[in-house]
Amino acid sequence: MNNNNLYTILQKASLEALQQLYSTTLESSQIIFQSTRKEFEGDTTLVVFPYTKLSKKGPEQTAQEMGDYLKSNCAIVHSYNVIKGFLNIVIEDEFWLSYFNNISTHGFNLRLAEPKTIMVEYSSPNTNKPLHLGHIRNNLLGFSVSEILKTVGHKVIKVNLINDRGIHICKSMLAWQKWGNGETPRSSGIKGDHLVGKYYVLFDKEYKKEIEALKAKGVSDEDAEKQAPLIVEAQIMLREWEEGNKAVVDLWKTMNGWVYEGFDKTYKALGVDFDRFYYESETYLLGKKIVEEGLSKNVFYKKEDGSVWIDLTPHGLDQKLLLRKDGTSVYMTQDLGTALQRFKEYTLDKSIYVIGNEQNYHIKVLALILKKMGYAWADAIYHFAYGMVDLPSGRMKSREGTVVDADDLMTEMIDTARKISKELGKADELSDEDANKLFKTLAMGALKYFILKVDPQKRMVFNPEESIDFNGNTGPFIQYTYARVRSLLKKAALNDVQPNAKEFPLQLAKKEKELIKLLYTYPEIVQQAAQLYSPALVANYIYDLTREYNQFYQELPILKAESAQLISFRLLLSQYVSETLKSSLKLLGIDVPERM
RNA sequence: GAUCUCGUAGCUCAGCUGGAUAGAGCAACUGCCUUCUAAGCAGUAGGUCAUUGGUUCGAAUCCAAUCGGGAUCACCA
Repeated sequence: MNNNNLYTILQKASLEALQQLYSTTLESSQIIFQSTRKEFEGDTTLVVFPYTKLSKKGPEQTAQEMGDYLKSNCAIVHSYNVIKGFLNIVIEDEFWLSYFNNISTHGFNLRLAEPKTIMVEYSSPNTNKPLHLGHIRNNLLGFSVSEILKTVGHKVIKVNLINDRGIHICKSMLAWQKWGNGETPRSSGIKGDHLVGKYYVLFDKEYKKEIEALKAKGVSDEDAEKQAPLIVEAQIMLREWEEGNKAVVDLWKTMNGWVYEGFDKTYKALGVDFDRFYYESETYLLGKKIVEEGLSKNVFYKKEDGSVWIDLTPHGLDQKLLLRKDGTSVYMTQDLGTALQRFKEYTLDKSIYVIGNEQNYHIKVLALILKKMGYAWADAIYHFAYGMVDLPSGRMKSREGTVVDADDLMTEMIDTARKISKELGKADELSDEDANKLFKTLAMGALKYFILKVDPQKRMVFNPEESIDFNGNTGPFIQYTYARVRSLLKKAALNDVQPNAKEFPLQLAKKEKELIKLLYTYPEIVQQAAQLYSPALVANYIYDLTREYNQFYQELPILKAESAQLISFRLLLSQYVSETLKSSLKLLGIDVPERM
């Protein structure tokens, strides 16, 4: 950060100490401070075990000597204590107060030195069924990571790659054509994406029947799956689509239109947005061109039946299909095309794919193929692989009807928020409009926090039986804390009491200091979250800050503190906490209520 | 079969670039609203950090093996 950073100052002084006391020179990276455990006195701790070899003395004595040196030679060190090999350092209150004062004049500096241009692809739905809880995790992570990257100064382009073509899309189209009787979202009152999803499920059901019928006639499992009339028809439809058959293309446009209308509503409810949409129907041809190019460069090869492959066995991987024998494109073909498209349009330092870790292999192969094709930008591709959302019984399975639908879940969350708020009498004085807005804010806060507080890389479990909590380590707990501060500040303003940055207490109470220390680490946390692509780090920080503030609120009087000076100081501290809560929650896409 | 991943309290998760007696929340039990919003605060109870070995002054954290869960390796996406 800068020379005034606490750790930079302490590192420098510690290096001096080692030099003066033991005539040894170390790198500053070898001096690492950690936070002092709660049960000991101190603001930061230096573990001196690594230096005992240099001092040729025991850990206690080494710590003692270094503590002495720091106390007499480093102005911000107030005192120290030694427990075994741990040197606990107490920093002067003046340091914290001067930092506190700095917030009012300069605010928080979250920006990194080198801004980059970063594309974040997330959401990326198929247009054959509605979004479910897995997509929610994807959308929230993609959105939040984008916001975090933006806030540290990067230029971020949020993109959504719509998988709008392929055999799976033809399945729902075919089923609608056969059994739909012209049903539309308008005629049925069913949301567009759900309506199309209904026919996708219907296809699967009828297809299964056909397979069973064939098997009953003695056809093998494998052959039955290939010979069932429905799948054959779907394949014909896919070929017709790629050939541009007008009737098929018209139907495709109509049904996709319904899906987009539905998705728009879901995205709006989730509060996510995009700067640019890519459609695979527009990029798969580019993918086919890459395949041709790869053939001419001899990176790919053609089998006798006409299908195109790449041999990745020298890299410890398998052979991979790039084009079917009938010339239609597969998943990989499309992804090659969209990757190229992006780098044609933008100069990117990084291209992040927010995609589940079940596709680790696929993305690895994708990047490798592009690299072998000689595209230098292949190295800029980063797979942000997140874990699946499981049910207590295991994986969500659409065929078994265990999928948690995104729209349903959000509706249920809002109902829960309404119920709890009414029980607590929180909505009594609100207009219907304000109350509904509050329920939505709380519901989405609960849902988003629940998802984002978990380390993205890990799989997580969602239990539909127990709805998401509103107490404890939850979104509403944090929102409540925010609302309580806002209420304090409003009350103060009514009594003409102002938060004041001019006058400070001479000595900080423990809880006051803990809060300032937490505020001090905020920029560091956000930057780390940007580096590691981890909204969970921000969420965990928010929780710590909230808990600490609630303890402060409970232990110390604010509006009834003993002096006017103390009142305005604690009010200002409260205000900074609330501002930090608001802006950090924004990084998670969570809104705050002014009262609740 | 091969590769990758995970295993921390009854449940859901932190902690993992090695450091002090492993932390929260939920669930259970006990206190605190004539005082700034009790969606809060304080407390009790709950652990062989899957197991075994190794590296180290020091391992939940790093390495190896084993056991157990999950994923991937499709002319599906």
